[in-house]
Amino acid sequence: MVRSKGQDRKEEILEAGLEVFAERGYYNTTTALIAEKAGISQPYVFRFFTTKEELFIAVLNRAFDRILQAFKNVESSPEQLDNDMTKAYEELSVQYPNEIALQVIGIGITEETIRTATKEGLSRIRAYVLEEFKAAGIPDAEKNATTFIAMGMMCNISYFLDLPELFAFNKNK
Amino acid sequence: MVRSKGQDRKEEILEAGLEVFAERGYYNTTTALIAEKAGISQPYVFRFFTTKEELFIAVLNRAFDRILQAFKNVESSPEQLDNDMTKAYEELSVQYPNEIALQVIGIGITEETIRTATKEGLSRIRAYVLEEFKAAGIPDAEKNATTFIAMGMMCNISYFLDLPELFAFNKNK
DNA sequence: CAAAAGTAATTGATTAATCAATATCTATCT
DNA sequence: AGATAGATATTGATTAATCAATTACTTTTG
Repeated sequence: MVRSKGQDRKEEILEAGLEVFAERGYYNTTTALIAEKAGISQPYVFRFFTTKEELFIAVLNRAFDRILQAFKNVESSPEQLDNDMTKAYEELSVQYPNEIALQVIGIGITEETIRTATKEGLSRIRAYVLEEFKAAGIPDAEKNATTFIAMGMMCNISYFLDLPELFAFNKNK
Repeated sequence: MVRSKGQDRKEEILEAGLEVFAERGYYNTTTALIAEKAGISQPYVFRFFTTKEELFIAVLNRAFDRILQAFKNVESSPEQLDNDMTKAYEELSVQYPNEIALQVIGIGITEETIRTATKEGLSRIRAYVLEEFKAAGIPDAEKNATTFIAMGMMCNISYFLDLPELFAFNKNK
């Protein structure tokens, strides 16, 4: 088996960071905890990321990338698009729970660089959804995209807080 | 002018806390900053609240109370209810920007006691909205309440992040 | 003067980030 | 193959700052 070096190690730190940040939030996550999960020493984290903040942003961007990719993987007919995308959103918390958690966590962080990254990530997702809705000829695409994103975020928050009543669509299931 | 004592001082700390927490988030707010804004010394805060966490929860609960009260103040006919409530929600970020900010901030905090308070606050709001919708005979009250809350939260997040495009209903205004 | 209101000074814990050192490879030369 | 050297990977020890919370003291007021 190929042993990990350089870039691989960086990947490991990013994955470990995703898990720990998702569970404990930004401020309650220490670089030591991430290092431990990655199986390396705490100072070594700083060989790959100059600050904890920079590491978090890298992790957050990956999370947004993955979520967006999940949407892009939805193959659907124009008539079914809204339905299929909604389904994809609801499945996210199963397939990418940590990425969803990170997205929610990012919203509440006041550090300016992190806030900027969060805004960009959310913008990207909204832009993609809107574009798809328009391409599918969905009427009132703007309004529908807004509703779609609103439902998605509420679904995420409901999952993250473990407050199922907030998102009460699985009622009839 | 009547000088503040006891309970008044506590109120001052709660108000100062609201402002500072809303601007800086939970973790970046120090008890010293709150004390400064309240015009007292840092240790004196602990005469009124045994921990910073307890103080935050008190501030958060007040914020939820005020938001709920704003809804309760909406006088409306059954036919107009959804419309009027939506309007009330949109006005919240003007009347109660700090309370809204706090609500958003609360979502991302992992401390268990704070998370519990956040969940309870959101539950209270949802329960009230649902009850009102039902009382007004709005069909599909559950579903409508969910949509209503989702839109409201998105509106809040959009305001808190200063990302207006997210909530694109004021487009035609 | 005694209680209430308040503060200055300090502590103890935490933790991001730095630094200096060591271990582990990889390649080259003999 | 075995010695040698340079680079790359990795760590232990430490630091410097921050901050919630405590303690012991002072001021105000009725």
